[in-house]
Amino acid sequence: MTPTTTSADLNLTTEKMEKVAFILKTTAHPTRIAIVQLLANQQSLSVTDICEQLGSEQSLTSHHLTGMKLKGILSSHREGKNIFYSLKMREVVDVIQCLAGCTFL
Amino acid sequence: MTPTTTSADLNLTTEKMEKVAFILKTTAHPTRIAIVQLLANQQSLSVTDICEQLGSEQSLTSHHLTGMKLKGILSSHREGKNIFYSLKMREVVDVIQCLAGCTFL
DNA sequence: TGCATACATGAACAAATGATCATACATTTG
DNA sequence: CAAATGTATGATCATTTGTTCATGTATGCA
Repeated sequence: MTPTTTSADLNLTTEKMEKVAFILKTTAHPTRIAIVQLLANQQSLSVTDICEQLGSEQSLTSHHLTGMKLKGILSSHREGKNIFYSLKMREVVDVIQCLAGCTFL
Repeated sequence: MTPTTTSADLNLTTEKMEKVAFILKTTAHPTRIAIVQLLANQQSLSVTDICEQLGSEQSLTSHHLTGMKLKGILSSHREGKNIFYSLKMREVVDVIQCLAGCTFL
């Protein structure tokens, strides 16, 4: 027989919990969520593009971007003077989507 | 025609991004993920239960619990000497599930 | 009423994160 | 090669978060 509950059982090892926490922490910031949002819709964007679309400062934005890349959420490649970032771990989109759907937020 | 992409478009207001970030931040800790995990499977547990199952200290655990309650993720009720916590925002289970499913983690 | 159990709370400190600024590095163009 | 553009980096400081410890409060029971 099939289960009737909405959410399946959750049984993670300590290591997995740490990794999940790590990703959540990396995502948990308004600017970084905004970045994921942009890249969810646009395949790849240069740092300048991102700064313009978010109205955010170059340096701070760069810090966020390199951090997210370091942690495996984004990837990047250079094209001339520009560096284009794109979403590597697309699952974070679903994570955000999931909470964004909450009516009470 | 139906979309062929896996993840739908993501367009959140600044306020919503802040709220999502807030919840992610509140969830992003191994112990707190462990607590959510327990409560995803057990409806409600006393602080003592949780401490025993996690092998965590009373005071620290209590801090985590009251924090998560304050931020709307958990709820609690007293029953005699015990205080039972349960999951209020079940969406966080899906959030964790979502990342836990990543093969690369 | 007094003691034991179950939790919460607050102070104090350590560690992690976020922001800002100045500057360095890479690439293209003149 | 010099200047301009695009991006990264490192130092510094402020803020937030995590942890510990001591103590407080509520409930039940002898």
